[in-house]
Amino acid sequence: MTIRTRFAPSPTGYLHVGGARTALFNWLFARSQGGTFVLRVEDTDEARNTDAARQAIFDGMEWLGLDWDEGPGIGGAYGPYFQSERKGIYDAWFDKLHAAGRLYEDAGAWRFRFERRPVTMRDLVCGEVTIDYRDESNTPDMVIRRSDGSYVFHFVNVVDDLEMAISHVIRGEDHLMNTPKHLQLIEALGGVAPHYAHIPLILNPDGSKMSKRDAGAAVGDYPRQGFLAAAVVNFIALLGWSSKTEEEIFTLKELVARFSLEAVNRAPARFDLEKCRWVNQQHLAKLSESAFAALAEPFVRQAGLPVPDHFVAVAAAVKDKVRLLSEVPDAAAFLLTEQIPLDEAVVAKVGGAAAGLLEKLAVAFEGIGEWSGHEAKAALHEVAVAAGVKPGQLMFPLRAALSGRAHGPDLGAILGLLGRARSIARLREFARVLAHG
RNA sequence: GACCCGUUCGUCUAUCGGUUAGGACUCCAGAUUUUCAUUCUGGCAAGAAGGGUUCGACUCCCUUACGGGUCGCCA
Repeated sequence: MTIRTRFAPSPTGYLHVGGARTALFNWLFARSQGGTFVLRVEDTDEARNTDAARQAIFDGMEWLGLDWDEGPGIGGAYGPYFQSERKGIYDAWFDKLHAAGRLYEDAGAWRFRFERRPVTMRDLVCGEVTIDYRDESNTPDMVIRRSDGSYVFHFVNVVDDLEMAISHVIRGEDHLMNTPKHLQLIEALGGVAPHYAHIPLILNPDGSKMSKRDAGAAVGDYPRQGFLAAAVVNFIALLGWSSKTEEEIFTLKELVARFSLEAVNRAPARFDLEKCRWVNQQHLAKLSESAFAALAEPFVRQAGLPVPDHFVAVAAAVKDKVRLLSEVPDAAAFLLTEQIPLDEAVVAKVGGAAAGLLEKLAVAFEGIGEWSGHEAKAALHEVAVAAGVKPGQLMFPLRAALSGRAHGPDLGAILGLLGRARSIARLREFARVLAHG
């Protein structure tokens, strides 16, 4: 059997995480089964479609790394892949239904007459589900063609899945109740129904339905917030699916190797941005220093900071301190600019008594033969011993003097990157600030 | 309201009748002869409730509660 899945978004808004995960699961299933992944744009609602939304979908898919084998920009044997260009196909199928006597006109629109009997579907995730179509009040005959002549979702969706030989429809659980309708339509059309898998919805942290405006909802926001595509893909895969092992950090390739519909959950999952950040950090950690630097550079530039020749070393120093790429500018600013803001709380914590020690340290730094972070730390050690204090007592003031803050990279790395002249200058400036209050 | 799906630590989850119910995020406490958002160790924390079935139930069945979904000339 040839596996063919599809992602069929409508271009009426940005790509949101729910849609992205639906796309991901379809993509993963196709890739893991050696099948074909189709992208089809369901743009039948002219009033709500926008070019920007269509582009956002393409951009989002591309960013996530979900490439399609057939669809816009690629083509394929089952096109066109925009529903707005398939009217002739729909007309033909409509005529067939009409000839079969399954349609009737209602106020200018055309309705499909359901067979009034129980309809059972076998869902790959939800199992067997039966809806009783004898209850007409709950299942009114549906409009498939509007009075303006355009076709509605149920009809075009079903026709296209048939026309495009889709074997597996993986979609959100909000479509579960639509499936019996589609099954009836397919039967009337004389087609063979695809397999269905309805995946649970993604909810907000408070359990409400996730929708636009909710934090984390728009895929397009992730890149500029400093997330890696690999991390976002990894995280949303974990919403409603698990590897059944204790591992949870996966690349797209690893997900393909492990994915199965059987392992998809039935209960909706809540979106936890905190864990998404952690997943991002895990993926950041796996990056090489140069790759990390290349990804961080745009953020640094956007923050108005200079990018020196030794930027890779600067980025490397803060690499394991950040969860998001967008945190790099703040974390590395003191290594990139001459003017460093002093955190008043840190100044207060260091206290004026340290000023003398810092001056001694500055003198010791001047006496170092060949400057290096290692040598500078050794000098610090000597100054501390000579003064009768523990090295640790001197390290915090030094860190404060060099970076203006309490937290940051290893002191040796900072000293090496800053160089002798700047290190000494900051030491003396900080000592002056301490002395004057 | 009717119909459908669901319910394990606060969150994401493992468990497919017999486990001290495991892991991860968050949080807390230690450790890494400075710090740390890194790393390591440890800790807090769960089977919605009530009935069955069974020698035995988180696991199977029923009821209730709660959550979500659907009932459009939106998709």
